[in-house]
Amino acid sequence: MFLQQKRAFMKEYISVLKQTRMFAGIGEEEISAMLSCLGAKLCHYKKGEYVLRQGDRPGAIVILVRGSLHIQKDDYWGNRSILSQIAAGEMFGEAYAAPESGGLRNDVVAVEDSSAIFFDVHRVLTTCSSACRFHTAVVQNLFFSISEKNRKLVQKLGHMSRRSTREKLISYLSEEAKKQNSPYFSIPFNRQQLADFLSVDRSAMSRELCRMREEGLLAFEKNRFHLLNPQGQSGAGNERRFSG
Amino acid sequence: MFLQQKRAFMKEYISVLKQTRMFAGIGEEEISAMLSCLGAKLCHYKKGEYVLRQGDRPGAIVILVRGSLHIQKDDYWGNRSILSQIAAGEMFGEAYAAPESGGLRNDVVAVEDSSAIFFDVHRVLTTCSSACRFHTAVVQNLFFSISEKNRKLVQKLGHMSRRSTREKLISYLSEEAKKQNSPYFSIPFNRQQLADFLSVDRSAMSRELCRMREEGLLAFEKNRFHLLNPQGQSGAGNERRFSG
DNA sequence: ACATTACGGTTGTTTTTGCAACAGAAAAGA
DNA sequence: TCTTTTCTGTTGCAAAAACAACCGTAATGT
Repeated sequence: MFLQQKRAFMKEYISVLKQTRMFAGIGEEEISAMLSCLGAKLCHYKKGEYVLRQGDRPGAIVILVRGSLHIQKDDYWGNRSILSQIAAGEMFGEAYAAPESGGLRNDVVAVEDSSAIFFDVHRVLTTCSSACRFHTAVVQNLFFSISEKNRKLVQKLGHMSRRSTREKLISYLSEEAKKQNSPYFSIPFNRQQLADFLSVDRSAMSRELCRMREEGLLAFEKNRFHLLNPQGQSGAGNERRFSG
Repeated sequence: MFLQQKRAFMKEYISVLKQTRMFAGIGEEEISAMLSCLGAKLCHYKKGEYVLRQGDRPGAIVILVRGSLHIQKDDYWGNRSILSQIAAGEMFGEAYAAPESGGLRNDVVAVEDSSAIFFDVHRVLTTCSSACRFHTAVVQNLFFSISEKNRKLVQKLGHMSRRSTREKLISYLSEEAKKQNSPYFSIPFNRQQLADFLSVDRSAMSRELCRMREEGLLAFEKNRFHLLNPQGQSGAGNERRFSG
């Protein structure tokens, strides 16, 4: 009865699960049927409550289905910093799935009243016989999801490991041009967001961008950029690349 | 015959595979038996040859079994930078396993004559009926391996996203203290390596470390560090924390 | 239409960093 | 033991970045 109740409660959130990368391509019916197979447990948290603490070994992949969380960290002298915000539909904890990971190094705290579903790592990764046909799909999705995250992290690290603001900008903008397959592209940030993303000061970045424009390296307007060939085979760099 | 030959050639490298995280806990016999199930293909490269090019979608997880590779990237203006070196026994390509990953954003080049085994992503992630009992273990290993990578990336990013050298040091050293569960710990880097890891100049970092020592924040000798409580409840900071 | 806010650029000042070169101590090698 | 190399700290200087404050314009709201 208790179990039935829990499953019944979880039904409330299956529509959220359906939207996640982990359950991409799987219908609500199937998700519902898989929950027990994946060892799903629904937990509720009041605002301010700890979802996970430093040192915990949840052994679980967690999807937030209601509310929002902060992943935060305190340094040795007690200065707290918020590493990221988790919104409903997002996954966390998967980086600490490995038994050798040695426990969480962050705290996870509910910013508002929240609910999360914990999936047992072992049961997720050990595909059961044939009871749930979609288990394999979940494993694939999960793998793709985490590898996707990985890719983004490596890329960002590539930008951030550059010494100067200019080099960071070049690294980021080159990447973006490649991704959009054109020297003319738009970015998903405004100036402040881009500065935050690259961990530099906005005004210093703005100064550097303008310097690069003066040198004929690129042109931009708002969030649209144009990388130029500075050898300047055409004009001497005085032509207007954007005219409003 | 050709297939048999290929498998026979692969046998040469099974001892290498056995050492990898992907095949941890699996015997050479089993690995050998699984190769076809995982769609393994052995490829050889001459020094300087491209293993993968920007834009490729290998759809494979690759393990280097002989030689070494460079993962490198050229920016829009053609400046090349080497992102990492791959040694025998290491895995790559797994971050581009997802179909939506949009193709490799780097080049992979053989630094010396090399051999790599390609495992088909789809066949790895789709566990076959019961033909190979260890398939599930491989999937788990793979997942743990990538999640471990992920964890390290996030941590490093946490350090690197700090604005000043001091903050980077504080972030890194705090982390290390937590990991070793003591304010007194050693780090796996010498000064130059630490500077490279944090992407800062060695001499500037050295200067900052000494400044922090003067301020009573920490003590160190060689690669051993001691984080101190700067409120200074004991001495005024003049006591020798290390005495040779 | 007007006030308010968000955004991007500009500028001056201070601080930090990178760079380069050097020096002493420790480690490694002959 | 003596030499050579590696590692770390030090310093001066030039370049770069952070910081803070301000401005004009565009977007938004009333």
